[in-house]
Amino acid sequence: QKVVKKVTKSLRQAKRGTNDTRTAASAKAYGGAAVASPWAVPKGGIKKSPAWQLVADRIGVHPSKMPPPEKRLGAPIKGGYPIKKWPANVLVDGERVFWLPDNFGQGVKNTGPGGTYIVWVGPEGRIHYHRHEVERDLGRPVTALDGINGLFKKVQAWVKPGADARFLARKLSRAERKHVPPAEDFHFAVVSARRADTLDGQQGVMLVEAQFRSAGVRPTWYVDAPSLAAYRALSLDAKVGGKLTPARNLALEDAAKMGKLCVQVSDDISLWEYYDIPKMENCGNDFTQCNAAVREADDAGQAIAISPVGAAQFMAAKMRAAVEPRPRLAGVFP
DNA sequence: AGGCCAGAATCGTTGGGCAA
DNA sequence: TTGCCCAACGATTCTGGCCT
Repeated sequence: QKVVKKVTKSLRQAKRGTNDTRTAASAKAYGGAAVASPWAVPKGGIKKSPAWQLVADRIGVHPSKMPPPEKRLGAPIKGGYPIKKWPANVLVDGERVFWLPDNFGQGVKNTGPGGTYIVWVGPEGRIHYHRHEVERDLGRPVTALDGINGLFKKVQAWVKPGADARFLARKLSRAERKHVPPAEDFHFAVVSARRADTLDGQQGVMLVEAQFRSAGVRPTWYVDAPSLAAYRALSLDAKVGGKLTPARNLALEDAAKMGKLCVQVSDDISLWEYYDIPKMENCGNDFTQCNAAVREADDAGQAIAISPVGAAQFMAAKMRAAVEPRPRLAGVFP
């Protein structure tokens, strides 16, 4: 839970940074200028500047342990203005808003009075202070599809490559491991409705898609008919599923036709995580025990971030390795 | 002590407005 | 036009009092 919160927070934080309020006195102490150009190196050097501090904070490292700019999430992903040519007062950010196109970079700039400001660096090196300016530069409105590669990077920072394999090796018995189905044995279905129309809704949808794609699979989106075009515009593999229950049934039928295991997931999951905790009996409506156990596991480093594919493989292996009567349905705690 | 709740405080986002 | 701040608002987190 803690980590999930961290993830959502970091998603939301992608554009945070402007509200570093300072008193007039500290502004004077810092340098005093009302405005600072992107090229003006702040007094005391860039490494002592508020922007440097903010970027380090956002990455979660000590300011002296700053990763190189090209390794930070704000760096242009493909094409874009070379980081070497970025203005001296604009640092590559450790975050990236979810709609930022690959050839844009996200930076943190020191303001004259000693604050910080999030800016976006266009492919020609132009500095933008607002989303609509990015859109003008781009010549069209952005969607969450523009930021999908940035989202991949973010997901991969949480679920490291090979995480699933290590997880299955560690947490399944030898007998159970024999029953781990390959990814293509699953039919992954996401039941969703009316989430692709607004930029806000798109964020969650694309995060779920990114989790799957990072694991090398593409889920099928079962959506409401009026939204079909909007989901497809996000490059999602979408079909009309109708209301919740018909959509769930359709997904089951589709999976059965293909002879695959059906996996259904919600459309707003930020992270799949396995907590290694003792089996709980009679939790009933009182979740205190469970929450305490989860906290303990988290603190002990026994909270394992995995992909939805890894989660499905784990459950399938557990079910198939069980003695008769074997379970036919498994799920994760939401 | 720990849980729960509500109100307070803080955080995060957005876009307008204004000064240089 | 560029650079900066801020109001406004919704969301989240904190806090303190009350209850078990």
